[in-house]
Parts: sequence; structure tokens; C-alpha cells
Amino acid sequence: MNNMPIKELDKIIKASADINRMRILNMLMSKKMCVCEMAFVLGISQPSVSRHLKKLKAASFIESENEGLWTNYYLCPKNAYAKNFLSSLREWIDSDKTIVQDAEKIKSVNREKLCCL
Amino acid sequence: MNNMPIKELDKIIKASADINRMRILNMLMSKKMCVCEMAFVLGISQPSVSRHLKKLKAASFIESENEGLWTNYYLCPKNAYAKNFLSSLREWIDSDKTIVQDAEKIKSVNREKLCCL
DNA sequence: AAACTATATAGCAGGATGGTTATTTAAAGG
DNA sequence: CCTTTAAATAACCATCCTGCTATATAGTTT
Repeated sequence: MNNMPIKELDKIIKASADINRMRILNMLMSKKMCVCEMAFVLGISQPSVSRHLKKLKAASFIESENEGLWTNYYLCPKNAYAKNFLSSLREWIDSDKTIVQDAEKIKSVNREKLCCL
Repeated sequence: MNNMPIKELDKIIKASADINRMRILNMLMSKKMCVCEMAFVLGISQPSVSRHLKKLKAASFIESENEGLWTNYYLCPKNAYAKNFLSSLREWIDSDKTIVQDAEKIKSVNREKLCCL
């Protein structure tokens, strides 16, 4: 069933209740990304991004895979709220200025050049 | 359209990201209620309930009407997230222990006897 | 108009959150 | 095997959240 303890739902919703984590989820809708790429687009530090990703993973929004030194993150919603949320997110924030800019910025991201800061 | 600034969506989601506020929304799905009835069912103070209600109202989940000394609160979702959220909430937490108990407790609530604590 | 009462607001305390910098970990490659 | 580097973790700080109690506000009733 789709039913879950309210405490778990609370954790999941809280994971989605942050602008940077919404931006991350939105970005991952276009492609797999590594931590430093996301840090670049969001304009926050790498450790901050890592912590956001940890929360999203704990709430079953995303998964990760290793590729050499990089860790690629990708969407993998495993609960009813996450599935529902992701299927509507675009429709809700699609034309937000920041979201549009993120989409633009992603195009020019090159992880080879980007990393090694 | 259903589109909104990400900052506004963030506020709305944060309003839903709390166990007591979810319990309130769930209760209001069965009937209009006044503040002291909700405080009784939730087992928290009246001022705490008032503040939760203020957030839910600011995020356009609920509305209120005055009836003498009482203030009745009722669902009135005015944005895409709230509508979506409320239409799925039951399905997600329906069989949670606390939610079941709330439903039971509501049946016996009598605002005339309840108030005047 | 004075007393009563449901709700709202103010102010405080403890804990969570999200940013930072510094450090640790683990895979790659010279 | 030593260096390099992406990511994770730790530690710190400012801010926000949510509970509380005390108080203010605004209708009702006598």
C-alpha cells in the first residue's frame, strides 16, 4: 500500500521542503549529476550539497552510483510522496527565474573542467 | 497556471512539513473545528495550535470563520500543492496509529464541555 | 459596564537546520 | 607508494522552529 507512518511522511516532506533541495531534484530531472556540478550550479559549498543529498537519499528521493572519483546522483523515488512530488514539481516551478537559470547553467557544465578547484 | 515562485512553494511545503499540522489537516477533512477542540485532540497548548493554524492559513491550506466566541477552521486549499497534498494525504497516513486515534477522539469531542479549561 | 471566555500575540528555552571551513576517506594515476 | 582529487564527515555558528506560559484582544452574557 501507499500508507506509511506519519513520522516517516514527515521526514520525507521535510526533505523536500528546502529551496536548494528542490533545485537539486529539478536538476536531476534533466540528467545524472555529480556533487561538484551541483555545487557549481547552486552556488553553495560542496559539503552543503553533500548534506542535502544525504537527506534526499535518506528520504528515498534519489540514489547514487560511483564512477571513479565521481559519485553520480540520480532520481529514484521509492515512496508515494516522492513519486507524486516529482511528477508535479516541473508543473509547479517550471517558470521560476532561478529554475530557468539553473537549466541554462547546466548546459555549460563540464565536470572535467569544473572540478579541481 | 499552476506555476509559482519556488520561494512560495517552499513556504507552502514547509507549512505541510510538521506532524501536528498534518494531523490538523487530516482532522479538518472530517469536519470544521475550533481551536480548543484541536488542542484537545493534539494534546498541545491552545497557543501552539493557533500558531500552526496561522501557518496553514498563510500557506492557503485553510480558512476560518467566526461563530460567536469560537473560530471555526476548515479546509480551503488555494494552490496546486495544497490541493494535490490534501487529495493524497488520507491515502498516505490513513492507517497510522496516531491518525486512527485522532479520528476516534474527534467523535467524542464536545466543544461546550471541552472549553472553559 | 463588568465578568467571562475563546483566540491571538509576545516572549522565552531547547533543539533542529543550513551555511561555512577544516579534515578524513577512498579511488586513480604518475 | 606517494600524490592528487571528489566526496563525506566534523565542528562551529547564526537562524529558525515549536513547545511553553503570560498577557492582550474581542465577542457574550449577566
